[in-house]
Amino acid sequence: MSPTIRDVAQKAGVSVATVSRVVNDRPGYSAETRNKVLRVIEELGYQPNALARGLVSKRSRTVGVLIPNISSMVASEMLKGIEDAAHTIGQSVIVCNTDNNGERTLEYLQVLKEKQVDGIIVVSAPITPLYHQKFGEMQVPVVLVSTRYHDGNLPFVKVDDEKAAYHATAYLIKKGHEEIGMIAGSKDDRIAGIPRVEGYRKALSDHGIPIRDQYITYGNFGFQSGMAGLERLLEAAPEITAIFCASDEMAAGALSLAHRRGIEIPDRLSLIGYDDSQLAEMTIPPLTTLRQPLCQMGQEGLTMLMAMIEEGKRTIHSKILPYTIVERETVRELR
Amino acid sequence: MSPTIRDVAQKAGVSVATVSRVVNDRPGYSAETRNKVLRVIEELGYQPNALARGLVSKRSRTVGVLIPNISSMVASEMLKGIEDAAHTIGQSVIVCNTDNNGERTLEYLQVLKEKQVDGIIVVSAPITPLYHQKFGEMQVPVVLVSTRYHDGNLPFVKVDDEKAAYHATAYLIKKGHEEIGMIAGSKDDRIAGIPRVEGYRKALSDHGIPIRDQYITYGNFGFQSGMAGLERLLEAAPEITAIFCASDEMAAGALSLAHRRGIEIPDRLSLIGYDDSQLAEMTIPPLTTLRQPLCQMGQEGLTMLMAMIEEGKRTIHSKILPYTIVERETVRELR
DNA sequence: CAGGGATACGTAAACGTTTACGTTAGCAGC
DNA sequence: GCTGCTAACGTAAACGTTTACGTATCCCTG
Repeated sequence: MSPTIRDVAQKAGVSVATVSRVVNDRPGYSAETRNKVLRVIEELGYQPNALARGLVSKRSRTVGVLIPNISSMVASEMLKGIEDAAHTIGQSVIVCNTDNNGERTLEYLQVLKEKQVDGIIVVSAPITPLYHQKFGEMQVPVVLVSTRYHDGNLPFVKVDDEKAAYHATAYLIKKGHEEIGMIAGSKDDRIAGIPRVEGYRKALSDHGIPIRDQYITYGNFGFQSGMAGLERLLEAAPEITAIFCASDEMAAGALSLAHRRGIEIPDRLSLIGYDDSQLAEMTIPPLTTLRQPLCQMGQEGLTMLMAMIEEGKRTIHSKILPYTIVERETVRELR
Repeated sequence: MSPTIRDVAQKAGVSVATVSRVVNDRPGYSAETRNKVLRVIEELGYQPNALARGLVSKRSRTVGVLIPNISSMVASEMLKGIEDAAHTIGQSVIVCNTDNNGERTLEYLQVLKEKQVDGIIVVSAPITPLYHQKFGEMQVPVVLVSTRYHDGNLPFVKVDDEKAAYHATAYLIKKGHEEIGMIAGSKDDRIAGIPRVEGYRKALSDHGIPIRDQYITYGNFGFQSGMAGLERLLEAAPEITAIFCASDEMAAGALSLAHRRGIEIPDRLSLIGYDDSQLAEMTIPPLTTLRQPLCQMGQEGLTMLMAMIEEGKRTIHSKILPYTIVERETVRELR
């Protein structure tokens, strides 16, 4: 068996309280005993038992992260940011791949409660009232990353999707495009779906460009749906000269289909993506895209969570992070 | 405060032992009391405290996963497999992004020990003797996924890299190629580097094709290094008609550079990748590649770990999983 | 009807910490 | 020399479980 605090105390000739004090460096011992205890700890290779610690201190030094798909390029980047920030302040993270499954999410919530996590971060998944209620019952701080909850207040960190989408299509307009299509995300996604087409619409109308319904098509943010989206757009509106894609993956799909159809990018068709995931620099040609600071979003999320935990607050100010456009080679200037 | 087992016991008019028995359904109570207890649990919304449970049962129902980079496409796929298998048997997973940093890895090992994890999986990272020693001291089951330890025995699950690489280049040969280059991984990587070039070499010599050093170049499995690799190969051996890339990402890099240089794939140059990560179907053209069952590797890894935990064994038989070649569009048949 | 063996519980110790509280010794101040 | 204060500890309760052990009841058997 591993040595316990009692073993250390006995061997050092002090009480367990004293050992605890030096381990947590809390005052109440002389330099001499401190050294003695430290030496014994070294000798025995003593490591405190986090379960026992957590039991009495009511702090497990662990947070839970709910995430729809760990292996998604964009989600995993945020997870990385969370993990990184967590590590630097000595917290561990339990990952929960919800698969966008409500039942599974509820199971995870239960597990996280039982494991006494100090807080929960949910990444890029829609929040239902049921979850919200559970959060309340659990009495545990929650922060949302790349998502938000409209019917109540849960602190979140994200970029302003509508503004970002506005900016992306305005960029296309500035480059001289007027026949601008959009391959949007899910039609009923209130986070990354609707706001982005809203931004697109507003940019067009602000610049006096008519909005045509047949210029917009919907996908599910995935590669295949990007291919299908371009296919539909080509059919419905061949006059389009540029497309705003609501995700890099869909843009990559569009790129693939364009290649298959012999459509040259950016010469005949310009494309701008969204996210700036790893994929963006790997496409042919490299994808111009609207960058979300994914990793940073994760870090900020964890930082906010810790602030809530330390201050014992049920909420905290949300954070809107800045986006940028990274220009690569898929949009061409129309003269 | 959340209700404890004592609250339940009191309200149900039984002892804590009985409540514990019904919660863990262990024999020793009548159907009647069982119902009464269950009802009270429901009423109070009682959830057992996993810390207290773990403290006495010596099982935290949590495993740790050490992984060099969570956001890597191939690693995250394996992580997903692990998480999935873990969830189905009620284990949680703590992720540790080591960044391939030795010091950081050691820190994580310490944390995992303190958190009393039931086991550890290390994914796709080289194992040093120091780690091996730590594992021994920690007295905790360990399994390796997509890596192995040559100087001692730690159970692992992976594909046979050398055989797979052999197969991939033999595939190229079967397609009529003879001038076959390789963009390899790191020169000093004993897991995914050296074996794959060994397989490549053996395939060539088995088929009576001379091995030329200038046909092999080394990268780091990343996109950029794939570009650079092809650039060097083009310079050193322009007569090459096919290339075996030790990762999909490097293949994608090669694809990009080829496009930039006006080299048509697969018409003038065939390419085969390794991994079959998400990327493979997103390239232009879609990448023919050697598929590793990444997700399954993670699942098997966790299953093996649990077997060790349950049987209290320090080791177990390793597993070699089958690969397959998935044919897409980057290899052309030479007549 | 004595004896034995289930069955259905309850009691209390144990897990490894933290921490409130008590105790002792030393010393300053008067 | 007494009071009071502080530093440096030690004692023991508490955290929420599991589980070994004890006990009372009931029933069966001969």
